[in-house]
Amino acid sequence: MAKGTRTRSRILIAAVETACTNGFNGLNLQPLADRVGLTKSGLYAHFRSKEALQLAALEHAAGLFQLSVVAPAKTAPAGLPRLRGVFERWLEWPVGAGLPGHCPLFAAAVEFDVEEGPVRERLMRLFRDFREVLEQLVASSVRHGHLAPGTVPRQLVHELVALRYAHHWGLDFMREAATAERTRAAFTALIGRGHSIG
Amino acid sequence: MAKGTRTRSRILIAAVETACTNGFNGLNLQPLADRVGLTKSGLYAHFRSKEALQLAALEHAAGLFQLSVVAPAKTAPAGLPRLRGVFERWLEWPVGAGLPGHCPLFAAAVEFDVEEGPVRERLMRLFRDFREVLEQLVASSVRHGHLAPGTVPRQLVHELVALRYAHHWGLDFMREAATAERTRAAFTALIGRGHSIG
DNA sequence: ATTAAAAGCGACCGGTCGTGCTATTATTTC
DNA sequence: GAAATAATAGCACGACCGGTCGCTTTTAAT
Repeated sequence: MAKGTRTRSRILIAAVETACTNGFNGLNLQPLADRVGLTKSGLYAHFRSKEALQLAALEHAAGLFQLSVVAPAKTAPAGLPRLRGVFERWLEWPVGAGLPGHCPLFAAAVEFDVEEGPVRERLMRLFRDFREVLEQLVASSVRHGHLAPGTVPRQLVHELVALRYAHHWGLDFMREAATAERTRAAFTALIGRGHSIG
Repeated sequence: MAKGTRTRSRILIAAVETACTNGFNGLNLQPLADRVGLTKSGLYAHFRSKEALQLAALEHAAGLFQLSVVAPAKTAPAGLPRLRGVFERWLEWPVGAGLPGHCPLFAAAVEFDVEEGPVRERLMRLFRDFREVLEQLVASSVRHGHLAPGTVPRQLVHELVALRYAHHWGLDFMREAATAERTRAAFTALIGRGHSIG
């Protein structure tokens, strides 16, 4: 039982790439099967439903995210440098992970705004977990004296999420190259001011 | 030629409401026809293609947006109060306009990230126009001494867009009621600091 | 080498999609 | 009230959707 796992992996890679451009609801079986050189039913045998495929693809994307955004943070010194590193990699992780198009997770967040189900649930937990990571990085930065004491992590993280969203919008939808520097300028300004409100 | 215009209007209202929950690509003819009490082909006669329907719905949504976000600004005093009013109404305009679900324009921005065509083009122009409005409000606020001199309008507006996006995410996807106060706290902090960078 | 299971193929299901066409009904105009 | 025109219904099309079936080939364990 080795080949099955291998093709399954190939499917998941193609699925995440597809989700980057077409979304998770655009994860249609026929085109995806063509991409990996399978028949629709051959592909379908690996996942017993489209939802299962979406979930598996989401899980795979989450793994990539963890690998290319969170994991490398260990190398940077604790506190603000580490936070900055995570934020920086977060900004460009689709490129860094070799993914085409935009961030699949943000796209999915819009797709599943109203649609209920396990995919939405899983996605929400992913976001919550990453937000937790960010909040702890902020708290650590405060402890190291890199951020103003009295900073409310959740509030600052809310604004970091905001910046990431605007980055997504500016780069992927508006297609303005100047977006990157604006986002970075905003980040610099953000960590430079106090965060006792909230 | 009065009835045709009337039903066309009914269709557009239903279309925008549908787009709020299903997106502009989810603007399918059959369900929409059922909603307004028409046959699919009866509805189709009003718009000669789905794309035309999408465009008309987008235009109608833009009208609603203008009406419930930008237009009421005239009443507030020029400068920061007016900017604050627009931002505030922007935050909750889908509710204010009686629309169900989330902001249709933001949802569309993700749908048409990768999809080319006139709908995307029109949407991008809408965003650009509104950003222009925001930038002029910022510039006006600077002239009135309500914002630090040296503020770069485009930079501040980028951050306002960021806040609106995070607001969308927090309220509609994460479904956290606390989002509103975080967004407002961020706005307050934002206009309280200088914006000479960028 | 034999064999049982895993893996993939091809045809097909009911359903919905957007899009045409032709009739028929309502409405307006003269 | 008749003629002209607008509005809608009815029907059918080809394409695609997710999903199921039985069958054949390939793989891996014995």
